[in-house]
Amino acid sequence: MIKRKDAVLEAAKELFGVYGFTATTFKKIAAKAGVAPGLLAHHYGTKEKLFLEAGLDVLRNFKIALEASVADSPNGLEGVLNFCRAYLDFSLDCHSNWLVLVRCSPYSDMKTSSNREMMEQQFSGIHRILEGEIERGIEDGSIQTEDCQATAQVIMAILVGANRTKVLTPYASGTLYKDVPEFIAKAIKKS
Amino acid sequence: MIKRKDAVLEAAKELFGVYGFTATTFKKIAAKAGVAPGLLAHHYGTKEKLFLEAGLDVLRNFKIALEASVADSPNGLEGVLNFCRAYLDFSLDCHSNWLVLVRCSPYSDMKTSSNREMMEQQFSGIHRILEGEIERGIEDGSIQTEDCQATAQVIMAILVGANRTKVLTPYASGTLYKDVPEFIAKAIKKS
Amino acid sequence: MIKRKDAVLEAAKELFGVYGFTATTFKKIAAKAGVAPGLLAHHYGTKEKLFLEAGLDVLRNFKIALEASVADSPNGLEGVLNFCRAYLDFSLDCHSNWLVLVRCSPYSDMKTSSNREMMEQQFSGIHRILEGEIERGIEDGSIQTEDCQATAQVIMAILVGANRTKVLTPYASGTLYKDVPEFIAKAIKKS
Amino acid sequence: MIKRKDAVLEAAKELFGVYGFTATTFKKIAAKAGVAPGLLAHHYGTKEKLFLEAGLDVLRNFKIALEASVADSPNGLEGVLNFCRAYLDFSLDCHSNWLVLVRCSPYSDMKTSSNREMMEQQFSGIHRILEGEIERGIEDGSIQTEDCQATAQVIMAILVGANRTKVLTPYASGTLYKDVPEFIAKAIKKS
DNA sequence: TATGAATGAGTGTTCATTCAT
DNA sequence: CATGAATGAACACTCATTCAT
Repeated sequence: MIKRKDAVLEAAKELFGVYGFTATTFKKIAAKAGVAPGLLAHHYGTKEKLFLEAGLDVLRNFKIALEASVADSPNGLEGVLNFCRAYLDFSLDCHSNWLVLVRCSPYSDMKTSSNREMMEQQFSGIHRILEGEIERGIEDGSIQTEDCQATAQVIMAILVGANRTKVLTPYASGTLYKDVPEFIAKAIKKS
Repeated sequence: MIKRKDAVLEAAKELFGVYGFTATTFKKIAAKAGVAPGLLAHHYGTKEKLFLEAGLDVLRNFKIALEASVADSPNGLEGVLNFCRAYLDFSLDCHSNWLVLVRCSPYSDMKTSSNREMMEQQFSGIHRILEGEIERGIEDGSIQTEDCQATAQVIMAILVGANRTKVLTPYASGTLYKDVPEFIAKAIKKS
Repeated sequence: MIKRKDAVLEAAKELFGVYGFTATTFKKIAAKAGVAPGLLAHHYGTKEKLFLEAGLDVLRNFKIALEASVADSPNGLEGVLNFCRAYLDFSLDCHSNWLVLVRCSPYSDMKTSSNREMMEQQFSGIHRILEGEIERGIEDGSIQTEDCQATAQVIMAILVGANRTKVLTPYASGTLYKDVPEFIAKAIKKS
Repeated sequence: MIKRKDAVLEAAKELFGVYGFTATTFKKIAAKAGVAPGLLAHHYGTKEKLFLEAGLDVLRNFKIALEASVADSPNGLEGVLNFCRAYLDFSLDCHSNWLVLVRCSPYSDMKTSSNREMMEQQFSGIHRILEGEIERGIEDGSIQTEDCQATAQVIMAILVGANRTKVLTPYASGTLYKDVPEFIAKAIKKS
């Protein structure tokens, strides 16, 4: 039925996340999925398309988690902080296959521009969620900032950087993920 | 005497930065350096060692630039902010070959742990510069924070994230590099 | 009933003619015929058998056209010349799928000797039509030649060569197909 | 030195001639040349470039043989007939690797148009040799024909066709190669 | 009869690395 | 120090063919 095709995608997400794009081979994915190598091309065409599919799949779940995080926040400031916590939590969820996005990210390396654009589109959707909460915070008086978009970009940068430190390096402090929202709160909370 | 070997390293830094580790081949480096492929192995052993050498070379210059930035800052807060500006400026300097560090980062992908450790050692040296300025700021009263190390980690995270947004994505705002120090100042300046 | 299987053969004839045996894949044929790939093997067994079927189908029509061409010729010489004209005309008929025979030719490349023999048998049937006309020409005095079989072989060679020049190369003159019968007439007509 | 590279080309010429382009694999060529598969790409780039090189190499020798054949012919008619004999003889010379040209020929299948053009250019050079002899024959009165170019095309067609019959089919008569020049002579000799 | 998911051997090609010169 | 021919394992991808449905 649909088992084999999904098994391939699942194996791909895991391996791409652990080994990165190049070091993950069709053979390894096929072996992990318990499937013949030819099946990958049959269902997904090329390695890059499979990679894109894997990334988009993770990204979809990511977006859902972020949207949920802001949904029932009492005010803008809490919305922003919940967004940040959800972002960081998602990256630690061992079922999320978050690493796929970290290792490749839409940022670099996608050869076909249409694929790159597809990823960027998804990412800017996430960006807008954050901006929405900042705007809300300005209106409800919980946040103080001059430039909403600029603030959103800096906050995203913190999350990206903190996440990389935590997930890819050995020297992240145990409290980093707790410190980040506090730092952000200090910078934007209306005093 | 010094010509051939250095030409190889220079070509390696440029190409690794632009195309990443895997997509950069010995042949391309040799061609760019105007040198036979066999010479790379002769001087640098393996591809990974050459890559490491290229990264360390950039990292050395990076550290020098950061040390200079804090040297004549009037107080800790300014030291921190100058550190941040120097970090971000360095990444824009087209002669710095900064991208080598972004594309590989010491974080991931280095197979040999000794190499990884060598890079991490360098990075933690940079980290300590920042921590030193934060401590100074706490002492001279220009900075308010409870945990010096935690603050340093968050600030580094911001720089890492902002830099990636600027250098690897198409959607960084024009003011991002200016906004970052302001954001940091808001969070740590003693009011 | 007759639809699917015939659609496959039709698609096969066109694609084999245009792209040759190797470059024509089951997938392409199936797509062109609007049919699942599995059906080709189901109806025709292997690719080579399908190819053979396509070739034989074209060859049957070819033979019919040649037989018709000699049927009502007033004498042997005219029979030969009409045979030649019919040969060349058939190759230009866009519905004849003539190219299948050119690209593969029974000559080469057929792995199974039984298949090769089947094609050769058909071809020698065509050969005999020509020989018959030459014999008639010798009897009715319109043709002068010492060796009937030798003459037939040379004439067939001219047709094969002229056809290849016309169909496969860009430099056939516009009058080539007209010149060929004239040339042949000069060589065999009783003066 | 240059041994290995030449061994590859030699092996390629033989195998391409016997098995055709597609059925001849890098592995087979490498094995026949006693060389690692990677060397083919190292020296010749792609399979098609190697194929082209093999074809051009045979073509060069072919042209030399044809030029020699007409060099010391007493008149145009003999020049044409010697050209024909040399053409056919060359195809039987087991060291000429003639089959490369027959199986692929410049005619079809070359993907890159620049390659196709390169082959066609060589072929038209050969064509001109024949035309030159026909013109000579018209001038010296040994040949009678109305259109020199048309005659050249038909004669080339005969050679192409006769050669294919001889080399690729099992049913060429033993005298075919002797009959062809006689047939041509009958058609063009001034009576 | 018809489908299309699945197979797996085979392809051309790449490339870090070696080594005789 | 420097070359570049040579290696051979590895790669993504193709494709005729099979088979459960």
